[in-house]
Amino acid sequence: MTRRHHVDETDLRILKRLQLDARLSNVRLAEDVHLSPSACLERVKTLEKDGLIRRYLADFDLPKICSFVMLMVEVILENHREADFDRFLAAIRKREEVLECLKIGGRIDYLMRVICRDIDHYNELSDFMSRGDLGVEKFHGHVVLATDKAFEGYPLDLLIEPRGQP
Amino acid sequence: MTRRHHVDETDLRILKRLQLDARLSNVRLAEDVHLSPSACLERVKTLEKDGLIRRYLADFDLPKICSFVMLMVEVILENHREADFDRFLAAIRKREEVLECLKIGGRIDYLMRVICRDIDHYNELSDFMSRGDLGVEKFHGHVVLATDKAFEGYPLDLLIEPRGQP
DNA sequence: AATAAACGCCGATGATTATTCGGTAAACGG
DNA sequence: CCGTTTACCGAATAATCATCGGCGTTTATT
Repeated sequence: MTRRHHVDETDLRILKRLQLDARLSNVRLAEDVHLSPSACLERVKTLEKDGLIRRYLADFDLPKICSFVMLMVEVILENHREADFDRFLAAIRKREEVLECLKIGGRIDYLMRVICRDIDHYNELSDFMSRGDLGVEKFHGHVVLATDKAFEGYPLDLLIEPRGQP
Repeated sequence: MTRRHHVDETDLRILKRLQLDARLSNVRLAEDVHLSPSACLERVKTLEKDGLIRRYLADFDLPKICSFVMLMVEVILENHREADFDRFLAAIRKREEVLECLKIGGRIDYLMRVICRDIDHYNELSDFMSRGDLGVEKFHGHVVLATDKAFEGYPLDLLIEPRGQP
């Protein structure tokens, strides 16, 4: 099982705060979670070392930086042996256009988020997907027309708070 | 159009670097992009002010923090008038379980990433989706079994580099 | 119950960093 | 050609980081 690290109330406050602003200075973070800077820093480092905090990343408004086309691509493989999944994933991991790849339960196998410069670029990726050695039976790309709600962090309160009745 | 800010080579280096590690100190960032700390800081602040950098967020290994169920939910609305979209979006924006909502081209209208504590919790959200006043014709949730490739930043080089032939 | 070990915290410290402030040089525009 | 803008640098100060020893509480052990 995962979860060797027990997340207490203070850890949770730290996580929630860093999820809102990862560049917060340790001093202000410490204030917000009611700890001394040294104690706070120690906790953050532990959270990082134990891998609960994986990394800190900058969130871009990509349309302001460059033009692109984003797609959600459903993938169905020809066969479902372990080797078939591995082969597909190994290939997909090398393509930077594939931002993420989710294994899905249901009639499709994978759902991928893909980003390309333009339709020509996607067409090229599309050809790649069709190559026989990938084991893809069929795939279907949905163009993302708009992001009507963007990811802004996990609702930790909602996920954790109601933990059993004492 | 968006893009009033012209992103030059140096800006691009800054963005790429911050995308890898948002908590990088300004001094080290300046070294990496071959600028003085003051010049570098000024550029970063401009990038933030112009909104190219939206925010800095901590990336969690959520399974190490709590248990949950993630789903991708396809949504089809009954009608496609502007008011129908607005009504639906207003409702789902209030639900913290909906991490993001993408407007999709094709036979479905929206694709939502949803996170719940457990199946009971999703069942409850499911009931919410079925309420008549949301205008949802039908929806279909796919459980996310695994994240085989996780988002780790945009491939800026791939998106920007080949900009026209001089 | 007593002791020991471990834990988490605090506050003080020197080292590091952030941020501001002139000042300079190149690019731009009339 | 000259004033304006832009982007940069380097130095100085204010703020922060990050380490350390020490303290009190909890936990485990005997």
